[in-house]
Amino acid sequence: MLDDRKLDVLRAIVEDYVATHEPVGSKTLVDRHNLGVSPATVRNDMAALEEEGYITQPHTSAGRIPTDAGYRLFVDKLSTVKPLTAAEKRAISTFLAGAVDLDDVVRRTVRLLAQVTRQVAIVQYPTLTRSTVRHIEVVTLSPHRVLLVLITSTGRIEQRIVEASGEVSEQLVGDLRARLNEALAGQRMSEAATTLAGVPDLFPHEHRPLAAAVVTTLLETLANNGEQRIAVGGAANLTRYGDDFERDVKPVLEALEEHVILLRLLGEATHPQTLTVRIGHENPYEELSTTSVVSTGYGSKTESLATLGIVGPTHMDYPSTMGAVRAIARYVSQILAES
Amino acid sequence: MLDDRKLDVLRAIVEDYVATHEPVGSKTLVDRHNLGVSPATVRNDMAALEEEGYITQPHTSAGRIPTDAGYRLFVDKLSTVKPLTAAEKRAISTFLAGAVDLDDVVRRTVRLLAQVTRQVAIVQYPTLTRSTVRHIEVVTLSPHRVLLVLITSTGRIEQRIVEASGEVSEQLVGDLRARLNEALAGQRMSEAATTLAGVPDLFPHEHRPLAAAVVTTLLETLANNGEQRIAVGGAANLTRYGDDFERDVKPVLEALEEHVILLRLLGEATHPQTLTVRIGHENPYEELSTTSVVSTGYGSKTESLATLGIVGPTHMDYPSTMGAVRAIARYVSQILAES
DNA sequence: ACTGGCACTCGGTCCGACGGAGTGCCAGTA
DNA sequence: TACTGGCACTCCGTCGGACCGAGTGCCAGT
Repeated sequence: MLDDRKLDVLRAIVEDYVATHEPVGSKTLVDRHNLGVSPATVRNDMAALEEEGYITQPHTSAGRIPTDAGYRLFVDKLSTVKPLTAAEKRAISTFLAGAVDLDDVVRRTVRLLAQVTRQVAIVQYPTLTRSTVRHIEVVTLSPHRVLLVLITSTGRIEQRIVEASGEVSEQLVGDLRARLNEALAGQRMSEAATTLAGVPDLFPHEHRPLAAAVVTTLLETLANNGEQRIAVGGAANLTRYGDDFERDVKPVLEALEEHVILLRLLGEATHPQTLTVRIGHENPYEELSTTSVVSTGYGSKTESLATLGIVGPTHMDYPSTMGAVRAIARYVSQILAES
Repeated sequence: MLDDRKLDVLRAIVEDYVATHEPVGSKTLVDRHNLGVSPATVRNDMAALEEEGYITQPHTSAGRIPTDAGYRLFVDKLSTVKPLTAAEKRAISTFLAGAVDLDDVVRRTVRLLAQVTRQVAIVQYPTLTRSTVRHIEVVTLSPHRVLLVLITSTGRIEQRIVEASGEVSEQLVGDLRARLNEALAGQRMSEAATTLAGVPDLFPHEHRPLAAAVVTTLLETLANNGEQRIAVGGAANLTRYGDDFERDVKPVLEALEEHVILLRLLGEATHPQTLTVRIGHENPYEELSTTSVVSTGYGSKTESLATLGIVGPTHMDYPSTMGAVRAIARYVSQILAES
């Protein structure tokens, strides 16, 4: 049904439309790409492509623009991911290397992604679940208050304050610190939750209440893994959408502020090293049906820590964007592995 | 030169224009507000106000709109801050009370501010300088690596990794922890910097290098107070600007991503309990000359910890916005004082 | 000091004409 | 059979003219 030339025509249409943002007609197409046939022939091919649902006309007597299905075919079959230039790679590498801590890595990554792709960048903070407990610190704040600090293998820090019913001795705090670390250090978050249950029993009666309170808080913290954080940047790049702000841009901007939505959006693309591209209506949110999402996991080779990606108009330059997202994910993984 | 009625007219013009976003003419004005005089009289007053530079006409034979100077006069002399309703206060109070840690307080505050004012909200994280050291934790990560965690009285946590040249013993780490806390606990950030200088001398020769490295890192962290963080939210509220996204909205959106700019913008409004309003060209940044910034410090009564505020179009509802900003700053101060 | 009236300006909108880009189809050709 | 050239047709975007209405400034009158 679709011979090679028709696919060539589709590819040309996508590339032209992405470059100009204007419906592309048969003549322009023949002029710009050397297809070796006449406009009339191209028109026949276009009619076939439209029949199959890959392109459409905004109005009669206008050129064609790709449909979501057209972009999908283009991404799957007609394009190859475009690697970054050496200069870009160098810039990324040095910029990321300057980060001082985990937060800084994430902030820099967002900035970088937004800048390189010229789209809106989204980076999820490394998840707790898959990381391990590196250290638990217990600090006395006041006679009746204790601060818990949980440090993970990814360098993430969680803090919680625990109110004690009775007076808290330094010795008890030291004891708590020792036992908690003994029980948990090196464990995965998920395992840690079960191990924790038995800890209060190790303490003499009079200290059980505090131990129990501490354990409860830690469990909450671990479960509160749900509080996955996200950083967004480059919203100014939303320009390229339409000219009607209220109709075209605002819903997207609103969706971007709903981090819960973004988490679900990214959360479904967890395979590390695999690029996920969701085009237009393939997105599970109506507000984002005019956008495409390119995302990938990052982290160690075997399991990803979290996800990052970009949101842009469906008429984006997929090969370049995919290349940038993939490259940056790799660099971030590398930086994280080192620290 | 400007009698009471002229000021009434100015007030009416500002209120009307803020409500409708359309140039307001003499007839409409008389209809909507009962000024007790005829349109013709109002026209004379308007001519005088225009002469003085408080209002202007977009085109001949169009109504008048306020100039920056007009808004300034309105804010200074013609309006009173509008307090929130009881329901709003209650909502704020309960929403903020649900915060689990400092980061959460800031995130919730941004959301709240954006929602209540329907503008873009900006909240600066509490500054280090004015807070005190609560605890310093030293953790061994690997034989050659040590993690420093600095906990401040405002609940903020800073972390840094220190590379050691030689092997690090547990005893040494304990020693470091003890001495650092002894030297610094309860001190202000600014004092802490000077106190730190003498610490390495307390250690035997073989341990000096590590101690020195740790101290250096801590000093950097304290100085790195410059890395003041900021949270921004409610960008979708940028709608109300103009209809030309590229010209009207984009520069503002870009400025909002430059946290350095925002920091300077807020940084100049440090007096707690005092509202600062910067209108249009009064802002030190060309990109923000179509916007007004309403900000105030928050924190303890005598000295502020940081600043929060909103950015909106110059034609905003100043009385309500100012009321909301002031109220939220107070509630946040209260929450922070409790924890 | 205020008001009513009047001539004037000017932006926004509606309408019809027109040009251009693009299409579909068909008959012709290799 | 597969491609091409040509032709009639559609339809969007733009441009210019006419018109309406909102608003103004000014002036004479109360």
